[in-house]
Amino acid sequence: MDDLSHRPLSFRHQAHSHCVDCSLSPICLPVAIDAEDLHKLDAIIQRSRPLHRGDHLYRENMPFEGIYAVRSGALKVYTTTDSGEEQVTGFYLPGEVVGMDGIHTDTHMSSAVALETTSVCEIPFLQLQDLSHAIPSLQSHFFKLMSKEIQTNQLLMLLLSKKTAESRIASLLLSLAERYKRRRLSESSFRLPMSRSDIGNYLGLAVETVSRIFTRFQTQNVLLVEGKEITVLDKDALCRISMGHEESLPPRCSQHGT
Amino acid sequence: MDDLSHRPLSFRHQAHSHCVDCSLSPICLPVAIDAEDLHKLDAIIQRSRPLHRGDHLYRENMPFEGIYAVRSGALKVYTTTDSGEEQVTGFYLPGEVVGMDGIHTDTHMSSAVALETTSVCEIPFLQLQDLSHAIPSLQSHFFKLMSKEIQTNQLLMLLLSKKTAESRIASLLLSLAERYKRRRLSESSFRLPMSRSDIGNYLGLAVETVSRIFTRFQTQNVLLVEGKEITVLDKDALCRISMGHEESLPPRCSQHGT
DNA sequence: CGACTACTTGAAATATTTCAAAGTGAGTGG
DNA sequence: CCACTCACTTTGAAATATTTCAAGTAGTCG
Repeated sequence: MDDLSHRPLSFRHQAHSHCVDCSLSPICLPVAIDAEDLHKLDAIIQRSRPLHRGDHLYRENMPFEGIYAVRSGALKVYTTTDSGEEQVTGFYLPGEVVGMDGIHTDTHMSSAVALETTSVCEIPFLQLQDLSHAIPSLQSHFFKLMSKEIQTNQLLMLLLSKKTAESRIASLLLSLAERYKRRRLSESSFRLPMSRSDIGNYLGLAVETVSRIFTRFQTQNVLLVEGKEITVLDKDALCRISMGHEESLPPRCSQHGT
Repeated sequence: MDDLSHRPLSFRHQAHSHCVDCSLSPICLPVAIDAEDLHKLDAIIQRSRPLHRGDHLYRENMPFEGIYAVRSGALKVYTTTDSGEEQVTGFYLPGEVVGMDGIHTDTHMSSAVALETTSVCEIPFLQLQDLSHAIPSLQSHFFKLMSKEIQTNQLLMLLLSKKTAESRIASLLLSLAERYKRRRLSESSFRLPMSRSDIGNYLGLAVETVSRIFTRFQTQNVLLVEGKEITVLDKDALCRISMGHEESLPPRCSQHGT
């Protein structure tokens, strides 16, 4: 079984890191790709050694080479404003794909940094494009993936433009909970990979405001906050808050676990 | 010359509305497509009669059929929040492509409404996908187009999350000016197709705030405001305001006309 | 243990929203 | 053609949310 000679030469990486074996494949790029085509995708993917906290996956203005699927850990993506400050544009968790904003300029328009020890699969873009050409379902899936990214950003804009600090934070927490759930992890109890200051930056709030709101949620028995460990005590309340008014109709996101 | 018999039957529309003749083609989808392939794209494009102010191009939850390139006029795209309010997610001007957020669900996730008399080219998505498969440069271009949309949204998030009301509005005006310039129209004097309330909704500000800021900009001799007619008197100031502090280093967006 | 960085908390300053009202303008029907 | 209406815009003043400034408290890593 350890005889790798039947595998193409391009398989340079550890035996355990193939898409077929990856627990994330149901939510990652391999979705909607036939088993027989999967090895073609697998073959172009580069697995490199993990990044440590603070290591950059890519930086603004670096040539764009490919997109990255997060395998473990978490990434923070940010741009630098003209005045030199950092502006966080997103957090990426395992199974999510990052770097698609660089496609149209051949240059990364943002930087991606590891928030904790993080490993990624790099998918060189030229090869992905060729492969998409060969496998229509991959082309189609990739269009969808980008479309989803567009929509995610639109939802975020919605979040940012209309809501109060409380609802922004509630929305972020619900989004994270949803993403943990997707990975079959607890949606009610998880660890925030990012700092309060990253959250504030992302949501357009001062750090102090973020901190105060966590405290407030704790006081209201909506959350249990222990540093970065968060336990959602009252998801319904969080939903209500995220949607606008605390006292409003039961929200549609309220089907909390059985 | 009026003999159309040499043309494929699929050319059902007016003779004047072909990509080859369209003044927008240098900034629209036809960019980066060989002349010889252009007619293939042209052949799948549906041109319909113009929408009037208030007409919807598509609505949330309607089946997704294709994307649309704006030919003239202006569109407002919005979603409806759980609590029923409208949230504007973008404005689309001639040469811009709208509807890409619906690709991944086969359903429109937002609604698009005409802000004034507007004509669009519909590009049925299945056919575009097939065509992308046949014309690699189109696939590539479309990836880029989506990537650009992602980045535009990221920039907007940046705008929404960090800045003050003044800088949000300054940024919007600069963005519009840039887009008019791209179409070889005046970048210093133009008509806003949207209402103050749309602007406020889009930028996450109360209508009154928008109105006050227009007045303030006028008082400061940054703008001349006559209802929806805007004249930019001091682009440098607008740039400075959009970037953060009024008193800051000369911004990089300050190369105003010759 | 000490130095750091991240986080929390309070109080004053500020920006924005909300409420209320009045002004403008385009389109309609008398 | 005028008067009327409706929707949009502007303005003011009070209410509110958030930021900023200023300490102070935890953790964490060497």
